[in-house]
Amino acid sequence: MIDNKTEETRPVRVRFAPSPTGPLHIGGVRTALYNYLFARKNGGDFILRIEDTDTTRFVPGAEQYIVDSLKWLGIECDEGISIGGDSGPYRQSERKEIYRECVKILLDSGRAYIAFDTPQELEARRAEIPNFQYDSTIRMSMRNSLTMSKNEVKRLKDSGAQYVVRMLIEPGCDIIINDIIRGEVVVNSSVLDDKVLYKSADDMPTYHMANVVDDHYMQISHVIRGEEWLPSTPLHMLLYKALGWFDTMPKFAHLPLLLKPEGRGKLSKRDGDRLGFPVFPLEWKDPVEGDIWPGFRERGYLPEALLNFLVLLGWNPGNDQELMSIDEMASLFTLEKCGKAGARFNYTKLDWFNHEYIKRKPDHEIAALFAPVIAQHGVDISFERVVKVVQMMKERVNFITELWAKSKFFFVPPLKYDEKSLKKWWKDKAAETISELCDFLESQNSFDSVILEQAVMEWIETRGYAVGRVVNALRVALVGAAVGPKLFLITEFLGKEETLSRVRRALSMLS
RNA sequence: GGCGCGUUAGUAUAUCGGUUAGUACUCAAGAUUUUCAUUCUUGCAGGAUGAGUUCGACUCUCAUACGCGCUACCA
Repeated sequence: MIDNKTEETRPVRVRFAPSPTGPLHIGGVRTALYNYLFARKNGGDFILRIEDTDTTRFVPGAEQYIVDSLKWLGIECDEGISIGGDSGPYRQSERKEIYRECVKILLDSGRAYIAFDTPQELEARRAEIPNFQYDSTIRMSMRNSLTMSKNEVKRLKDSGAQYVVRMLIEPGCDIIINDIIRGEVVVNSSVLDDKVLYKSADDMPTYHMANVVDDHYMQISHVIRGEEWLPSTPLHMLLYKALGWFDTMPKFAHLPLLLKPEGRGKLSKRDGDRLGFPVFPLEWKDPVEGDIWPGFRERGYLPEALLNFLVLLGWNPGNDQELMSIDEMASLFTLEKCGKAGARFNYTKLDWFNHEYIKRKPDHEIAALFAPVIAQHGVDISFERVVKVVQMMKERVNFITELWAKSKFFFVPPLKYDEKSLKKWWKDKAAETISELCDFLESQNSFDSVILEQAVMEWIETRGYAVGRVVNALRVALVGAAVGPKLFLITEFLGKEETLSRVRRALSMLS
């Protein structure tokens, strides 16, 4: 029996170790966030390592995408790819010598062995034996260094035959994982198979090998990763033991999975497609297929809102506080408060967070994000004017991307008028009234919202008109629909000339 | 099939054996806003099931059900 029930006293060092096989999944973002927060909370280091041991699944651009995503989100690394550090290299494909050495140690000590079985042979055995597993019960009937003579093994290797190195797992041993989140998990080594650790074909280790070796040499103190790794943790523990590193093995914390917003199963990129929502932080263009996957950033989500929403999926500060900055998260975060159950990715709640963050964000910062969009639509306008629009509109939108559609009337006159609004407010004597109002507006010198409002209200009163009728008819004429902020803020922004021009145009088009 | 993990309202969660089971989102109603949105108030709605331990269980134990993950020369 082995277990890892020891106190961790080393300095905190954690890592996020994605594979560059595509865009960074939102679940990966949460894992990165938790690692980052844990490091910040404990004054430790957060390391970004790239696990590119599977050469067949490498996708160009994926690594840069990961770096860009973390940067956009504000998750800063202390060490790793594109930053450097004392424990590099941080790309597994550049650490081959280290793995080779460790494989040799395992081989020499008899904790691992060489196997020549081809994929086809394994396939055949799987077909003939139900529940086939390459383990103690069948390894002696396979083509490996346990069943062949030394000379035969040497001959095969020298002749260039491809092989793999497998971990030799002793059956009948209880392995107890003391997981920070899940407590004690017991697995018997008899259910484990002799996992492949190294492939001669590409001179690369598999994930399990590289992962353990790197975590050791990078002095990782806590491995915080997704629940899908829980079943292979016993193997990892056995590896630490076989390499003589058991005493400094990191502590484990397995996070619950992120589930689909509806239905069953974990969140996949297909769900985003199906439900029309992004599952990736940034827009991603598949370099092979050419498909374009939407990103949260391009959809108008704020990184701080996304992070705030994400941190609460599987963790909570222990009270009712929901809105918190990344600094607050870092000071509040503990692995002990992480949940065990998978959490559904609920877009409605995310949208609410985004709305809250937009409301809180300073006008000029939103304006900086909005200004390029306005320019794209061919409108030339000063930054101060954009700030003014943002001030009036920001609490009325959930996304930055909604800003243009909901406030373009500030920049371009309405091309058409909303049917419903017309039906409700542009009826009876509306045209006649607005025509009179138009003359009155023309006589006004100041379009300051307070002054003009007062003047117009007095005008309405002396004429004995219904306030709503007049104000809303004017709104429809200026905006094109019965929506938008306070009317006199609009007339102030538009100014006398533009206001009159729009009123006249409405009069001519709607009479 | 085997092994493991999980299960509080529609969703995210609080509760470390004693509560009228709290909060937020969603939804509904009302108020405010002479538009729309915002905002405010109120409301709807929950411990998977069955045993056991206990004076007392959402909380501990076991079983069942359901869900999920892993079971590759992928991570």
